[in-house]
Amino acid sequence: MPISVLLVDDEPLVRAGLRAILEAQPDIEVTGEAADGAAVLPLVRELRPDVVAMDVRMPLLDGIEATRAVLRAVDTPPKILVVTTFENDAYVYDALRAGADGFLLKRAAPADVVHAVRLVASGESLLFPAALRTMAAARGSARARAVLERAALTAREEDVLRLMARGLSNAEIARALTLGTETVKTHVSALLAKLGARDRTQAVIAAYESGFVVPG
Amino acid sequence: MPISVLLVDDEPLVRAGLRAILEAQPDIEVTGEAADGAAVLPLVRELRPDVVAMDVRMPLLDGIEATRAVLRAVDTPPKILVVTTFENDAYVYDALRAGADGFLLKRAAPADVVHAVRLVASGESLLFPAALRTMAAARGSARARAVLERAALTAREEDVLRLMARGLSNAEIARALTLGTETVKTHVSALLAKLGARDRTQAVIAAYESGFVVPG
DNA sequence: CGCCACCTCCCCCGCCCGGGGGAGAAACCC
DNA sequence: GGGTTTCTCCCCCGGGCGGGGGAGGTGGCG
Repeated sequence: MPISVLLVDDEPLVRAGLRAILEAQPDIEVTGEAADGAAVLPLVRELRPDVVAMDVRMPLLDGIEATRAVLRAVDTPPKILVVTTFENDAYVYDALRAGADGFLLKRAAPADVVHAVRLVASGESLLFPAALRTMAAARGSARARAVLERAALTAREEDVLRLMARGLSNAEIARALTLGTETVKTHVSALLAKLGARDRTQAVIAAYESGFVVPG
Repeated sequence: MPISVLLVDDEPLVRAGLRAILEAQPDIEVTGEAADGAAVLPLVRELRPDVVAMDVRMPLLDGIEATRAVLRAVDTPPKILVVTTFENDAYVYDALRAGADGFLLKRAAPADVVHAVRLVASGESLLFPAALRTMAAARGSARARAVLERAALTAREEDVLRLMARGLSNAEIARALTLGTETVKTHVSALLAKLGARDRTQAVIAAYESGFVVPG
């Protein structure tokens, strides 16, 4: 069974480009298109796609709200791959926070697009954003580090991530930094959102994969 | 304030050796000694040491039971560093399971002994066994890998660790391996005990630090 | 043949974790 | 001065996680 994909973007050109790239793959099938966020939910219900490739900035309903709507309303929701133009688009992190499974830059190479779709379809994306994996794979740890800079962690968040990556619990981090546990939780939540991680384990993986912490 | 250490070993020779090594450090102070496990709890109550260096195999009460007793009976327990002769002493894992903070080989170099004491005293040990860190630091990833072989993971446990180190939850691992979630939990528990990890985050860190998984 | 390690699944239970809110204080920048 | 960001702490709440048991079925090894 091929991977069925629904394309959502207000620019026909982008839709055509994605369609061309994806349809060239024998195991991927584009089953529908939408030009704005409001059309997504009905189409998802009708077509039951495996993956939705969704633009963030769109008329009527943006990608974040559309993601939220789909995840809230559908029982077995499709994987959602957020598509964006800008590398450090703040909306992307909102989308990941809303439940999206990965994100993809519009300027990405065709092979990366295909790879990202297969990744989220396999459920593997649950890891953390595919783009982060891709970046980490392309390291040049200068580039890898750029991933985290892109995530724009605050100084305090970096402190917390560093300790988290050494295996400390929230309470232990609080003791180490002489903070309240609630404060640590706040920083941890911010970290998870920025890194696109679901839990602290994924955040630690991101820290290693991006070169933020180095083994040994 | 120097780090106060209580030495527990049935062999006077070992105690003397540890004392010589540790007392040579300006920031470490040996405040007491015990020759068997039964004497540990009273001494801990009296001396309130920062660290207990404890042999596993001892008369009257072994290191595992002594560890349990101290952790159960004392409000702010000392850090417990398990000392052992054999590299793959099964009792060590029982001790870690019982709540010990790290372990140390008797044949370790003096510098490593000092390092281990400082590590557990700083609370850093909460990570996973200091020996694992030391080994990983000394990598030669052939040696690093040997750490995990020493942990003697079963084939299934390696499967689980590999997926855990990619950020999957227990339920997702179960789906990926077509297992029940309860089964996965069993394997995860075994992994944590063998690696001396407290939770899956520490297990993933151990996987990276030992070279079991490699970034990129 | 019996023993043992491994794999599989089940129960109960307490706790930490992470989500979703809100809120005050300080520093910064325009 | 007003707005923004950051850092700090608080509440409630559900769910995943990990500990502690038990148990059956398999295969290898002596």
